[in-house]
Amino acid sequence: MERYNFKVIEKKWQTFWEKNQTFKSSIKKDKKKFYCLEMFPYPSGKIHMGHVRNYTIGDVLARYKSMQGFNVLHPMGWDSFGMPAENAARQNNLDPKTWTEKNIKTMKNQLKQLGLSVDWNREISTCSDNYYKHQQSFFLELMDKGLVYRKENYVNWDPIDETVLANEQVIDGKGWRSGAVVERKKLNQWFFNITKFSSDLLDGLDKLDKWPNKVKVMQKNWIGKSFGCEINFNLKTNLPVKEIKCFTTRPDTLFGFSFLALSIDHPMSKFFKENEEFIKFKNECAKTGTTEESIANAEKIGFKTDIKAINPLDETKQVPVYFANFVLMDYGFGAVFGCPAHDQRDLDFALKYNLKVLPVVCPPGENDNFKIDTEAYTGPGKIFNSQFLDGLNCPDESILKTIEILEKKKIGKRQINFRLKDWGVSRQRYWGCPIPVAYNNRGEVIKIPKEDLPVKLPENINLDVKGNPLEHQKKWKEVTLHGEKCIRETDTLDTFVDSSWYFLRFCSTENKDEGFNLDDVKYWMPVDQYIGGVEHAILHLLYSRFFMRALGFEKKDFIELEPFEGLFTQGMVCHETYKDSENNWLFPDEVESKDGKEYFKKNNPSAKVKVGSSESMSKSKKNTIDPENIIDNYGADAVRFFILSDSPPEKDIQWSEQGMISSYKFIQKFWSLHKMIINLNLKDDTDRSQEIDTFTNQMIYKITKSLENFHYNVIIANLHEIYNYLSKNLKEIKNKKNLLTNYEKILKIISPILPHLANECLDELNIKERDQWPKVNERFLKKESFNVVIQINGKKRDLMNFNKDINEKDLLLEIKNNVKINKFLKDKEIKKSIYIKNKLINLIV
RNA sequence: GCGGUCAUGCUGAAAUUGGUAGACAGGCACGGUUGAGGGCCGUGUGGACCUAGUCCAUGAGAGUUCGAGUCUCUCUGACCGCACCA
Repeated sequence: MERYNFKVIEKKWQTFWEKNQTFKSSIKKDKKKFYCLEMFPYPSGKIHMGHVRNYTIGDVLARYKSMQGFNVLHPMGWDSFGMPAENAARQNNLDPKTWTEKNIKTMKNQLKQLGLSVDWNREISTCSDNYYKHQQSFFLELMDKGLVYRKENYVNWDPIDETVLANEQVIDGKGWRSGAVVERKKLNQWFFNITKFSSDLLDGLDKLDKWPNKVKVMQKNWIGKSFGCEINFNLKTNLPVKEIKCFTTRPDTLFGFSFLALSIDHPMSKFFKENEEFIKFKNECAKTGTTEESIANAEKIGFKTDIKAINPLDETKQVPVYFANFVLMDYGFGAVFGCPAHDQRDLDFALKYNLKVLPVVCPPGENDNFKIDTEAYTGPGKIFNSQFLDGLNCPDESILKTIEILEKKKIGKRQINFRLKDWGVSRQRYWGCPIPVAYNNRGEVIKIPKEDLPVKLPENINLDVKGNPLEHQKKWKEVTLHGEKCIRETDTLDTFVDSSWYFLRFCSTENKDEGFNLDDVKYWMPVDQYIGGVEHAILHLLYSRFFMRALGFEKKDFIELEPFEGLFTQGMVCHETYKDSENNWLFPDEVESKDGKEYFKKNNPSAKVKVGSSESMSKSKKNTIDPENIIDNYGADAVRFFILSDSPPEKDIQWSEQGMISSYKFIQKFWSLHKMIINLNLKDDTDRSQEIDTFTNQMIYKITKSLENFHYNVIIANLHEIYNYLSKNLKEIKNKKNLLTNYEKILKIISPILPHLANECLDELNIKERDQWPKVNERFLKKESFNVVIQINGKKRDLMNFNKDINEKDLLLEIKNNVKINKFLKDKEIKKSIYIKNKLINLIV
């Protein structure tokens, strides 16, 4: 039997697609479009299994939609700016550009070997000046709209990478790349005013009904809307400041006010900067670890000032003002009013410093003697101990009523606060998009004129310097603008800016003058299905949503502001981990096992290997499988088949050599079956049985449905069923024409998953129209008889075959003749029967 | 601490969305083919018992229903996200 030579056949079809420009996309106004996009890769060197999974999922969808008659846009590009290139270049003494371009070449080749239906004519790379010149132009546009600003700010400083990190890039107090403990530093930074759209970004989530709920919840929490009010507290002090503003969600507990706490960075702190005790306190605060968790769990400590704050609702009451380590400067006003009875954090603080704890919310079932011990009460109740607020229902009535009173007295006003902070986009790095501004000798910001764009990165520069290498480019920095000598901005843009609009660029890659043209994006956008890892749930996806709003801001004629209509987040690819006796990680191919129980180092049966838990593939744990080797050994179709099998795409998948081999075997088995089918010596005009038509149409129905819901693992099971059915029933099939008609449809429905194999088989059948999705013929789905479940008191007792739509009376008569059922019925009276046509009858006795 | 998701054989998982639980695969066992191994083919594989059959089984417990893996509540456990957010 001839083996399936995947090396020859896969190459053949990949060449065919390329030659015929099969996946080239263009606007066709008469056709419905489908924009299928997978998160573009960072060109780190080689593709990994995560890419294989991501792009296979997307490719199956793109091929299916295209066969369904959609005009599909399925592009690919490279997120090619960023620190790894700079680090690698420094290590190997070469140019980041060279390194990056080499990686892109390798990875593009690898992706092509997967047989992806990508329109490579639209390939983009964010580090190319063809791309980033438009980004610079957008930056200036946003500046004109007042959505970009510069301010001095505390930043997360990564001492190893010597760069600023966004909050999101700080994980457990450490830099996401370097792992170094992050420090605080004050720097002049460029910001995007994302908070201008806080409310809109939040509201927009409701419309995204094709997004996973998980992602929407994460974004919602990240934006962090809370309703409350700001309150002015008058101070009793000799200092020149007589008033402090606080934000609170619980103004109704104002009578329980027993201290006011300020952030150590609060403007008030300038009056204490000479105070030795205060300096000591500040140092004490700095000692608690920097990880989020240790900060959150750190003991609450405070520095008592001699300032007093006056309760705005009862001016006879004064409380002390503290600086405290738990107050954040960048939320609210950097000041909180403390009500220990109804906030656990305030209570901890009050107990430590012996402050008054006065309950003002009385829980249901308690009376005026209600006291707080060591647990704050945050539940509902009635307001008491609060003069004119007494008796209000808490929280619904009390909060609104109190705000009303505060507003009337002009002490405060209702306010909505967001947790979201503006997006700091400055990076002190070389390998990024230059920010298109300069400074004159008075330090004023001068925009680079549009006609001078792009501001190109200098190439082949010395990277072996401390800090930002661009700082050392004296010649590059000098520029004359409006007749004045200026110095260029040396900060580059966060790479998340690059990926915030690339999906727009894909619509108009030919346009040299603008980032996109409106007609193109009006046709292609929004992305119908976006597919990628859940790790981008907040950053990239939120920034992209912001960028659309920023671009459309103050524009009359723009497109729908949500960039991604559908979102799918796929799971990770996992593998067991291995360690030798010295606890060094080992690659899977350094390990072998005879019995699957005990593992040894390869060719060294005395060196035992410890098998660890299965974890997401990562270089550091060496539990990686190189896709290139796998494709080389088993072929692209087998890899596609395996990566989709077993686990649903949204869940983690376990890599297994065993599973990979059996996928490979499936391809081989299918090929032998194919050869048998085409060589069958049968007549065309005899014995046409409808059984195979029914089977085929059921499969078309099932697979179409599963494709719509990303139930790709179920489709793989269906493919097994198809093979099993055909190989078992081939002998009984007598009519060749009928067989081939059905077989052709089967090949078409498997082609999104196994494109090379299916196309080759179809080609051998001499079928030239291979890109039409077969329609379900309802006629063959209609069954003449059904197996009806017979239940007695809700328990299944038998299955009986009845004609379609048999009425209940006739059915009951038939049941009476069933010995098995009669045994249960005996002489009992049937009290009630529930009959679901063609499905089930339940008899209650 | 707050928020979310999930829990089904030895394993990965199906289940037409309230109607036959365990599709399909992996693993394992036995048999066949083979000089042997691998490969290939076949059979079996949730548990218990009085084994032609019956009963019990979807983390635990309750509830709604003629009927619950699926809906509701309580609990337990696992995973993920956020984390002093006033």
